[in-house]
Parts: sequence; structure tokens; C-alpha cells
Amino acid sequence: MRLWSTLERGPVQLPPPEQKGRVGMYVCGPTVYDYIHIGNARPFIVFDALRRYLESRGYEVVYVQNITDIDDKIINRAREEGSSPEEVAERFTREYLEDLRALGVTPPTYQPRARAYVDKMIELIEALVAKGNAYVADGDVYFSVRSFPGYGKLSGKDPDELLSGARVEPGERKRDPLDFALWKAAKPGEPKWPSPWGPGRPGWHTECVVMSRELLGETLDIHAGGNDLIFPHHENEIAQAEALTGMSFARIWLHNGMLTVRGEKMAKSLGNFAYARDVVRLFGTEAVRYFYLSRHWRKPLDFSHEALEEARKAVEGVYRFLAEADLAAAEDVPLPEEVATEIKLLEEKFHGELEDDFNTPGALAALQGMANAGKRFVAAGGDRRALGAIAEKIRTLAAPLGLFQGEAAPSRSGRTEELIGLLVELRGELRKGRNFELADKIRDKLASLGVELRDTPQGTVWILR
RNA sequence: GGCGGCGUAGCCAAGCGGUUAAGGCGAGGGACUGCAAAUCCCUUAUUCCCCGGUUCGAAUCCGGGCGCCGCCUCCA
Repeated sequence: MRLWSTLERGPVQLPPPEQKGRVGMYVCGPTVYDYIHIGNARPFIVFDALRRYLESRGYEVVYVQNITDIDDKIINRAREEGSSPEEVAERFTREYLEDLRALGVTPPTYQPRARAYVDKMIELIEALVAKGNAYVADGDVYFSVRSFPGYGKLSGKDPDELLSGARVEPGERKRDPLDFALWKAAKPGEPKWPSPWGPGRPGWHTECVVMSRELLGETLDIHAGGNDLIFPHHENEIAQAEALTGMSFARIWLHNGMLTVRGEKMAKSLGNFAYARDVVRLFGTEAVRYFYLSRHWRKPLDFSHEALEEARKAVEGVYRFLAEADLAAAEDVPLPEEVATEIKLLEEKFHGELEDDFNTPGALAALQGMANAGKRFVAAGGDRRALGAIAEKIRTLAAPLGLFQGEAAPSRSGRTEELIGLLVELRGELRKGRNFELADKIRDKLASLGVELRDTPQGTVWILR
């Protein structure tokens, strides 16, 4: 499997499972100060799919996604609400976990929270001070960027050129404007932990280094996140981790493209966002996943209700095929040679696409192609009972992507079933009596209620939309 | 200004030196129907932002434009 790594600026080979059975993967998680918006969900969905695909190919993936529960934004939110940072973090952690479920994300192996690792962060900072890569200034501790020669290698930035733009906030005691805070002395009313430098809290970029080291060891196989984290967040992580160990922090760096709205990045600060939970409520889990997976993960993707609706319809189309296959596939009827071969080729395409930089749009096209092959086979007079094999293949391949695992038909209650059945029966009588006016009225009324009727040679069937 | 990316049919989107230029949505025609819906069949890019160049051969490589976006400050 090849993956395009930001550090190499090109594809990097992930050794096959026989050589490298266990993969350590770290994905930057949310800061829990609000519900996540749908843009935040992109890496969660894409890298969840990657993780599950790797597992389906025989890797054992240890998947870590942190929860940042110490942060300025949490403190600010608590102030606004008149509650405490702990309460805000606790509440939005719960909401976040619920959102992950709604997005169909498999729970990570570990979901470490920054608050639980403050002691370890202090140890790391002490070690950096001891090595001369960090210095103490009035209760703050800063990382000395100039002490780490590789600084800028991930983002392609030259420290000498960064200098012009860098600035020092009032109250900071940096020796060099490029330096970043590892530990911040507590201001009145802020959460604080005791430390060798006095009460305070860890800075922005330390938690991922500490938690990934604790759970995955010194070198991660894959480190992932949004491309807005490349600088300074991931650059600063590399500086800390590699200054300390002298070893490579992560082998492969994956950065997903941003979700945009009319071409502009979706961001809370721009006010152009939608909460993930609201989008899921509107279009459903699989439409959201399909929406993301229908665009290569590294490219920007534009959000709109039309785009989500289109994804919903694409998903629905596959489900219709699965439903048709399920109805007919009571027995095992083999596919004719040539159709079986076509499916086989599409399966190879599916894996080929995913192994080449996790090209999910190409993989989805292969899945659609399978459904199309099945439809064409039946249209040409083939035995629809043979469709079962294709349906099973689609479901199996799509499982790691979190797609097409649901019931083919939406669930319905027994009473609803009977009531609609009664109306359908009545309409049938009216049609027999050629009272089409009233029959159509029933059909239209039901349609407006989301019940769609289809008259087939075997009688009228209906689906809920 | 520096670094990175993008520009393929009406729309979304694969493609990474030779393919009939995937797939989805939409649209048009046909079959089916009392009319529909759904479904199926067919059609929908002689061409890949523009201009040069390399090559037997380029959407794909190189040079130069034009347009859009991200990062350079917290940000998925």
C-alpha cells in the first residue's frame, strides 16, 4: 500500500502485513469546547475508513485519537457559560463520542485525554530543558526552535523566513519569536497543575507527543490530521519528539484536505459551518460517509446540501440493487462465467484503487460497477437469484468503508405496515374499477408522506423514503 | 512575499506517458404502465483552463501565463 506523505512530498510504501503486522496510527482529535462541525468530521471518517481497510487487509492497527480537554477555548467557553472548564470539557467529550457514533466511526483503540497525561508532559518538558532544547522563563517554559536543526522540514518553511512574520504576544517571555510555549504559568482563575516551574498548564503541542509515545512508542507508523495542522502544530510536535529521542517521530504523515463552503474553508470563526450531528440527522450516516469518500482525501471538498443529497441518492441506488438481490437470492445460483469474471476484475480494481494512496472515489466506482454489472445481467435475461453473490461481494468490500451494511429496506413498525397495506389494497380495488382519479389521489397523498408506491407485475410494493 | 495544492462533460469526480477519458447526480430518447413511480436499455467530453516545448505518442512530463484555494496566528 502506498500513501502520499507530507514529509516526503510523495508516496511512501507501507510494508505488507507479512512484514509489518502491527501498525501504530495516531489521528489528531478535537478540542472539546463545542460540538464538532461537519468539516471536523472529515479526518475522523476518512482515517477511520483507512484504519478499517488496513484491518481488513490483515494488519493489526492500534488507532489512537486524542481528546484535547485543556485549552484556551474551553476556558473561554466556561467563562461565557459561568461554568467550569472541567464541566465544559466533560460535557463536550460526551457529545463528541456521540457524534462519532452517529458518523459510523469505529471507536479508536485508545482515546487519551490530555488531562490524564499532565504528569507525563511535565516529564517530557523537563527532559527537553535538561537537553538544552527548552528554557524556563518566569514560570513559562519555551521550546527553542533554533536548537532543533530540522525545524521546518514538514511544512517546508525556512526558520529565517518565518522570523519576519513571527510575533511575540504581550506577556510572553520568548528569547526568540519562533519559540513556542511548552508550559504556561497559570493566570488567575485558569486551570492549573503543579510543576517544577510553578503552577500552570501544558502548551498546545505537547500532548500529542506524550500520548502517542505512551501508547504507540517512539516512532509512529502513521500520523494524520487536517492539513491546517501541518504548521505549526505538527512541525512543533516533530521538534519536541525528535529533539528528545533523535529518532524519527512518524514514518508517514497524512493530511486531509479541508471541507469548504463555496470554496472557502469551513470554520467556526467564519461562521460558515454546520454541526456534524445536524448534517447526519438531515442526510443519514451513510450519505455523509459516501460524500467524504467520493472525493480523494487530500483534496478540498465543497460542502452543500445539494452535494449531500447527491451522495444520498448514490447510496440509495446501491441499496436498491441490494434489495433486489435479497428478494431473489433464496438459493445459491452461480453467476455465469463472464459476469463472474467482470466482478472479479472490479474487485481487483477496488483493492488497486485503495492500495494506491487510498483512492476511495475509484473504489466506490468499482462498487457501483458491480451493481451495474448485476443489473445488466438481469436485463439481458439472467437469473436474478444469482445476484446474491454480487450483493454479498459489495457488502463485504464496503464494510471497512462503513457503507452498505444496513438493512436494505428502512425499518417499519408492524402497525404502519398494516395501515399502509390497507391503503394499497384499497387503491388496488379502485384501479380494478378504473377509478384512477381516486387511486392516484391515494398514491400522491402517500408519496407526500414519504411512502412511495410501485406497481409491479407481482403487485404493488411500497418503500419508505 | 514564502511554502503547498487545485483547474477534466450541465454539476460532482477518478485518471500520474499509449485506456473506447472510470463512477455518481442531472438531462434526452426507448421499453414497461391506465397515467406514473421504480427498473432496465441507449445517448450525453474527438477532448481534459490558455500558450509554447519534449516525445512515435501528453489530460498525464517541462517552461510561461490566467483563475481559485489552503498554510505562514488558535483551527480537522
